[in-house]
Amino acid sequence: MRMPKKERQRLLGKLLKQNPFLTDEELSEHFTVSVQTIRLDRLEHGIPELRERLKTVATRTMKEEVKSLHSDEVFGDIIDMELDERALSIFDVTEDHVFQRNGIARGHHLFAQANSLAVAVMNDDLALTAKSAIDFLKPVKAGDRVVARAEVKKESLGEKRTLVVVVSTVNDETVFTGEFHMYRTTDRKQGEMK
Amino acid sequence: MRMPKKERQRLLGKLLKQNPFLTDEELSEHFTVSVQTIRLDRLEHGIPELRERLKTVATRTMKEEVKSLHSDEVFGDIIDMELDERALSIFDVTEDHVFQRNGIARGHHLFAQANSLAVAVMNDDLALTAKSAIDFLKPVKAGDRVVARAEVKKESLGEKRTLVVVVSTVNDETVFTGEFHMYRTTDRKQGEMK
DNA sequence: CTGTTATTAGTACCAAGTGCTAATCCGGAA
DNA sequence: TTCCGGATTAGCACTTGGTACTAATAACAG
Repeated sequence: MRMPKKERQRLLGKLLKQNPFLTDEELSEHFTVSVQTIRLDRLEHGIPELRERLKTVATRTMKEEVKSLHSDEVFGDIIDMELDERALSIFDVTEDHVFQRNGIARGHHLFAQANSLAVAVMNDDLALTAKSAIDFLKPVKAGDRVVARAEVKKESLGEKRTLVVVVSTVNDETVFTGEFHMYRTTDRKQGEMK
Repeated sequence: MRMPKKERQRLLGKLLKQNPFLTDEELSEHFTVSVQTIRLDRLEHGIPELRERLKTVATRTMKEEVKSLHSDEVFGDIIDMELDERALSIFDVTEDHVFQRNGIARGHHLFAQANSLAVAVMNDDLALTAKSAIDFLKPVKAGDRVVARAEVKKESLGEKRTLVVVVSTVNDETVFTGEFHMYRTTDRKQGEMK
């Protein structure tokens, strides 16, 4: 016996997790056992066949593609918005957004939500963030629903600058605040928005 | 004839791009033609069979998964690091990171790179960002390589606070600066890191 | 030496195809 | 009308990567 059965099956599972593209035949060569043995191993461990494995991997892709398109363009879902006045978005924190070690959301996700909202609330096709000061007041955990409220301040900061203040809360507790100095470009001369 | 050949083939391509999981048989029902006709259509347009389509989609996933694991845990690749002293990371800006309308990188990506680096450079398992002030000095475009340099400042901000200053450049021009007030948790009493 | 477990072999069958040949259908030109 | 050609359909053999099942053999433990 080239290797104890248990060991082989453990490695088999690990191998297929890394690389789901291997056929039973390739696996049988890798472990120098017969194809039938591999089949029995898969059977015992409920590991599906190649084609099923590919199907689930491919499905995952298709889903994430849709998700990432949305969550990239505006990070967090905008619920309500009055241009140049105020806006509100929610962002559900999942396992993907937190540090594995302590389950606390990475700061840049909260920033991304607030920043996206600040960009969106500006009544300007090409608003950019110029400067920002932010505070992380309380740690946010997976499962939390973060509500961000952006308010456009009217006091002037100069010709093309606008101040947007964002306050993010979880269950009415403030977890994050940010001031965003937005730069309006408004050069609509060179073409309407697309 | 239920539909001109050309039209059907155009739709076929479009359909399969959206949903690569359809078999020839399902397609033949959808267009109310025979399976053979679908096969001929695929042949003429060089559209591979179901199993090949899934394989390529799945491949794409696996690649991106590797990428996103890295780029999420630490946004940008860390090139050099001296714990508690300084660190350096690079981040290549792609089409995915910019506003479609003007090709300028969204602020939160630059923030994410700097923030991740600030977290990483702290010699602490559980460092968190408490507060930050940042400046976006010059727009960053797709194709730019952003180099972020983080430096841990030694002056005390209080018991558990540390200041990290990050400067990001593109071709030696500063595009972003940020001050990060990091919170050290260091409660290693409750167990070693995993 | 015998029983049990592990492994291998072999067969029939399936899904979703490819590749090829042959038969039909259908519309327009001679 | 009749004939031609492209489009469509049918049919068959073969391929991959399996499942499901049975049977034989090997390996080892008591």
